[in-house]
Amino acid sequence: MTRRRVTMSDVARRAGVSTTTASFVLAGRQDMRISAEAEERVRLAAGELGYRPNLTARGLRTSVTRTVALISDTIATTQFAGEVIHGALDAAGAADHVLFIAETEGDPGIEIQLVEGMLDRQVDGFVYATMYSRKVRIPEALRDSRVVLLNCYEDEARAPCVLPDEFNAGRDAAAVVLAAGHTAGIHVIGGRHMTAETPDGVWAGLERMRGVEEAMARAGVRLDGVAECDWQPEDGHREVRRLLAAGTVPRALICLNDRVALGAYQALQEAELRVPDDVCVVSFDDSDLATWLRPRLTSVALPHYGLGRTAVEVLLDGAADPAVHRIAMPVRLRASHAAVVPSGEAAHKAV
Amino acid sequence: MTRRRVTMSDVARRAGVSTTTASFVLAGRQDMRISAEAEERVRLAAGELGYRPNLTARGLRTSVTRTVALISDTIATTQFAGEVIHGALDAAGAADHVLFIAETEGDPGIEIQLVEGMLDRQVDGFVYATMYSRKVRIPEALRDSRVVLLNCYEDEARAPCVLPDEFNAGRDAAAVVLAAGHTAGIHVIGGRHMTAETPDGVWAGLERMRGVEEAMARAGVRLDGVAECDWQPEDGHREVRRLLAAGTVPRALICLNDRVALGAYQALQEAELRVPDDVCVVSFDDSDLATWLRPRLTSVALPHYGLGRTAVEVLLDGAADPAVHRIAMPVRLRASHAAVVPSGEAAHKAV
DNA sequence: CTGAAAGCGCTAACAA
DNA sequence: TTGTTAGCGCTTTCAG
Repeated sequence: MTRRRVTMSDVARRAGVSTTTASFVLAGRQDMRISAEAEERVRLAAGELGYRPNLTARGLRTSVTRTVALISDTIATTQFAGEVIHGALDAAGAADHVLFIAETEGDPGIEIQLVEGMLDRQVDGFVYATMYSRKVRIPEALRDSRVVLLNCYEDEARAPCVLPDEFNAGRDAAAVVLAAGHTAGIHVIGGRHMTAETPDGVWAGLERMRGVEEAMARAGVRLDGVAECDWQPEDGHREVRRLLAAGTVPRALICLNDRVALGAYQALQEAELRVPDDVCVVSFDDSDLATWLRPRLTSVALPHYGLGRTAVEVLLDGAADPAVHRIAMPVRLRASHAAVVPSGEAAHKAV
Repeated sequence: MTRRRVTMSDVARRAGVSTTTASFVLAGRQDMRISAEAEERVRLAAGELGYRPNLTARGLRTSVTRTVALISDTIATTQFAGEVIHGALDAAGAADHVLFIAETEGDPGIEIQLVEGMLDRQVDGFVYATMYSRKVRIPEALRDSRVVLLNCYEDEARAPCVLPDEFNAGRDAAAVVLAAGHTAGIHVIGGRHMTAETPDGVWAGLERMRGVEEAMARAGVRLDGVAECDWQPEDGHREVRRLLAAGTVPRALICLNDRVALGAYQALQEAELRVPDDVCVVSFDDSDLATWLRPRLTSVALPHYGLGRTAVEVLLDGAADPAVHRIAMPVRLRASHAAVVPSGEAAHKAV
């Protein structure tokens, strides 16, 4: 039942040539001249027999396995995961490679084990990924391997890295608010994510805010406030409530992610304020939530697919320079942004 | 810089033994007797040199690679993905295996390519997974391989399969409503998912409803209605609105998933009905949404992690019988279920 | 133009 | 108890 796989010597025998000749034509090499006729016979035999090369054997001989490893802290477990893996898979598939996945769970001991396991299997390269954009150090065990950083970066910049273009995302989010005609009452919820655990903020927050502030400055408009907090729904809810309780009714809210926006929606709803007629809301990430909320949320999308895809492409393209590749974050215009309408004439925006 | 890896013959040489001896002690085999002293020398040498076996070479020789492939239609791209992969990774790691991931995107051509690619790399087994629980046929290319079905099943039952225990989930969801004291006004939103594209419903819907109805029958309580529809937020929204428009105010809603429940929440909110004081809501899946909604949603959890983990365990445990493994779906009791309170005395439930 | 032969690193008969 | 040797399936040098 478990029939033996056909090997190259089966093909050679049937074609009446040596394995050398078979190897050369099947590898499609031109440097050694093979008669058209022999080539034809080999191809035919391979086709008839359904020959497929044993990549383990080839790997042993050449030490290339057409295999790449995606090692992450905990990426596979998050929202982030799906499209990143999808993009990586597409790029790997296009180059006829196959993808190992592994999670370190942030544990250096596990990390080293996993990396060695991959090395034992002679993977051709590594994508080293993190869930949140942040600074990392490439593990020592990877010193002799090709590595591309995904969603993270290293100060020494020893490897190419692929990051979302958060700075321009910030500019674009601000541009949406400005284009809607707002010049006052603009508040940011979430800010740089300066919390007890991350007093200096997080990279995405710092970049997004840099972009927001650049765009505002350029337009000569001032932000009326930046609430620094965690980026969960309850934080958005609390901060908007606090604003409202203080008697401030914002005209536009730039929420640092969709979960924060969900919390903001809830607080606005409790106060019987309407989006977008009373308050304009724009957000970041473009998670599933953004299309589930009513009105649908205008959000600047994290380019998950592009990140995964580009990382593997860079890895496989073999360029050695440690360039940083910034992946554009597209704005998804939906129904939560608009100029504030004088009360009484609230227009009904199509969804 | 790229120093050569140390091989077994390096170890043997340094220990002053043959590679055979080295191989036997490093493989930890007891059947060939090796002197304690030689064994010690080999272990020492291996340790000093930092020897790690080349698994490609071993694979070529033994045709076992300690590698498993997770092939799915589009699992990596969904909510479903994260924890399934995580579970699979943990089980693989515990058995010192490594995990390939691939997506067929539902295309049989791609599927066959991927399977062959894995076969070319001598993977030891396959987890064949689907995003939705459904019937499949194991691809012909896998006929000679160990396969475990994940979240799907085959009529011929040629392989073990791992499925969520949806039937008991249905019973448990109904039990929550019944335990809250409801005996009337109980409506189901989503039903068996009998839509134009799936006129016979989907497996999860059929099983969940079978469980719900069993529990209701056992308690001698009748369902007041089952809305058959798709399972998106807009469907939940529409169906609950329709109910309300017809003058029916439900006392309890069993929503077939959290997205449907989100839509239901929105419709109830528009009608100024409060959860859970006016309407009790329970749901399935326990996605992130369930904790984001206010009040937090009581939901019967899909056991993603357990599915992934069990599938790989079954694959690696080597039991050959095509058993079906049902993974329990735990009820996450939160704040959306309660007995309906006579108006005026609505208690405030803690969240 | 083609073939013989060595060897990638490991395991496992078989012999000593 | 240990070593010699063949060979897994492939690539590639070198000699014809």
